Amino acid sequence: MDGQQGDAEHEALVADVFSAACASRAVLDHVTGRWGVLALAALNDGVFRFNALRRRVQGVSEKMLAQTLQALERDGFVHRDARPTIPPHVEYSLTPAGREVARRLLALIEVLEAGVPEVMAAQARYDEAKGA
Amino acid sequence: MDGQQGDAEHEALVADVFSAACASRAVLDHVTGRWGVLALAALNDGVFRFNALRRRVQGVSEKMLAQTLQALERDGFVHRDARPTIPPHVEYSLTPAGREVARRLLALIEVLEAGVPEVMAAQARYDEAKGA
DNA sequence: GCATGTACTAACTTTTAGAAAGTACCAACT
DNA sequence: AGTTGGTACTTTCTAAAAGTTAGTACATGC
Repeated sequence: MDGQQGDAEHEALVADVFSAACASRAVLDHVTGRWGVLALAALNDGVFRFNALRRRVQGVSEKMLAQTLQALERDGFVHRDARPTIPPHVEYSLTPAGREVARRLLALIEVLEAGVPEVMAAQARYDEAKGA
Repeated sequence: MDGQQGDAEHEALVADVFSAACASRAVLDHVTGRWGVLALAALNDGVFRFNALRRRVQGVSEKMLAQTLQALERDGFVHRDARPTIPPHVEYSLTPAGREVARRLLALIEVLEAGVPEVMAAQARYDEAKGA
């Protein structure tokens, strides 16, 4: 009883993130990857064009944003609407599945943002204990 | 009205993950990092020793697990209880803050695991459209 | 008395992320 | 008429992160 007591919740699942080879692991990596989280969170606020999204998600490079969006589009979380005009006009938005995921992500982000002061305090305590 | 419509939810927040320099960005990286997610999710099921956790989170290296746990402990999400015995006996568990975060993480993981078949289908569609 | 297990750390290699420049095309300004 | 700027990327190169392997300091079981 000192290890896992919540196995009842796991045995019903076909997909298991804890096994390295499972497809869900790759999906989790895309969604919770450094830029995946922020792209999905940003897109939850509406439809964005590539460079608008890049301005919103501060610090992301063009390469990583393109790569991230491609992975999320392939997974079916993001919809890419490209008008074949010149100059190119591309609009990114969430699919229903993407919206579902983004909701959970935002719930997480909210508790993390609210908890920042506590985290900073914990870090100070940790560093002091180590440094002393 | 084609951009952000949800600003009312943002303006009340002191911390903002979308700004690159914000401390919340670092916390988000620890929590949603490849191994951070899995470590927190695993620890939600109970108390684990280092190698037990390593067996649970398949694919993680000793180095990365140690590094991840240190970051999460510093942020105040994980509690490390080391008994000064030989051989060493160290128990890892979630703090109240960590439990709060793990709950949101598990909610996310559940929808992702449930959505794996849909994602696989979306990927197949995407690859066929590109390959053709 | 030698392998095994504990919880790591350190050195080294491979993979990935990031920075900068290139691409193709047109519109507007000079 | 030529330069600049803007769009959405891709490509190349380098810096940073992750992964691999070996080592530490003991103790217990065989």
